[in-house]
Amino acid sequence: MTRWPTDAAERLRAAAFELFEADGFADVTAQQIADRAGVSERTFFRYFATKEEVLFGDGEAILAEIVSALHSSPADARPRQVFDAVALRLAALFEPERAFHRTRNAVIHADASLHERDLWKQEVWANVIANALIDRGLPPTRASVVSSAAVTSFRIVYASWSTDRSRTRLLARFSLAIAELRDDLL
Amino acid sequence: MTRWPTDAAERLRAAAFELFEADGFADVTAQQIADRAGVSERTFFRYFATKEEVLFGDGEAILAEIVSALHSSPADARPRQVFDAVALRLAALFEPERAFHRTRNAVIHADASLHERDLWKQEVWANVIANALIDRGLPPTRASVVSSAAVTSFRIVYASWSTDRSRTRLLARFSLAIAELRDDLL
DNA sequence: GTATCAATGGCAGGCACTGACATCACGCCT
DNA sequence: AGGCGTGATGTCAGTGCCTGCCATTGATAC
Repeated sequence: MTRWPTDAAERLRAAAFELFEADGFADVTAQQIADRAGVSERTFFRYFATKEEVLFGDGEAILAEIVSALHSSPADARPRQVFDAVALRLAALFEPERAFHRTRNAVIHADASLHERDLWKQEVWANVIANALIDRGLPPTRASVVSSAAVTSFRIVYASWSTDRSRTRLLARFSLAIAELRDDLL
Repeated sequence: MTRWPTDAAERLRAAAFELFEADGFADVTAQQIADRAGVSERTFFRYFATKEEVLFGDGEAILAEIVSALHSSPADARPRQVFDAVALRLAALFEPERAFHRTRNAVIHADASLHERDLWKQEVWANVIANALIDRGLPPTRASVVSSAAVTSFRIVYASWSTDRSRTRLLARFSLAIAELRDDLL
């Protein structure tokens, strides 16, 4: 019998999700989340550096997945092959959790500051991918442009995937988007 | 002779820029900015809803410029023509103020929350442009993807333009980036 | 001259977040 | 068994961003 109930972080995360979904991110205070999880506000901030962190805490795991996909990409891979490798990993990670992503996406899109943070997260992804392309010989600005375009496309496709009713796979949507993008840039 | 010195907003903006450049956005308090401008903190927040707003206050003017460029684009314009029209306007707006943009870009890139906000601003642009493309018959997701890709490309090109020493024009950089992007997406 | 207005100041307070210190079950060491 | 360090937590005071409310005061209109 331990002194404290275990899983404080997980209880905080669950409490936060419930409250955010019901009242919106901005109208939920850290104190309320802590109360619902049965801990003090101070403890909340020990587990999550900011209130936003509750929603973006899995960012490092996703980033690690991307890095791993990049490492498994050949040293002479063309940009498109690198993107496909990354998209394949992310799709495999997200596809089984569509319901979760729908909720999360709804919460994020209902709040401007969260939306900002979401964009920032994807910029980090884009930078990591750009570095991989630079390693493969692409000039820096060129690598940034193409990586950001690819990640941005993925983000939009992800949003429609998590929102709409069509069963089209994330990966298929991404491939189609890239092809259409090329056409539209002509 | 008015009761108050005029241009409180402008004095606040100037004071803020000086302090941000010297100490960094996060280490400057609203109180310090207000003191330097000779007004109270409360007055600062009457002119700028948030501290960030000082740096992004011109967003509406830029947005108006974009909207105007969109209106002057023919109803049957292809996406690429629309982007070129917008880029032309923005380049004309930015090109003469390169020194200002360099400072501003440095301040923004030195702070994560400002960087987030910057990304958000560009998402607003992308949405406006996407709507114009939807009006011209492009399906919504497709319009979002291509608009976001174009805006993102512009942002990266803008960053290198405001940073490096090359005299290559913003517009030329943008055109090149789009061409390269197409190649790299193959 | 009086009423109104517009720009500002002052103040109290809410919320996010931080640093410092106290508490206390648990488990290890002797 | 008894003492002791450890780790998760609580408490409290404080800073900074931001808001609402009300008072002040020169300028302007009538």
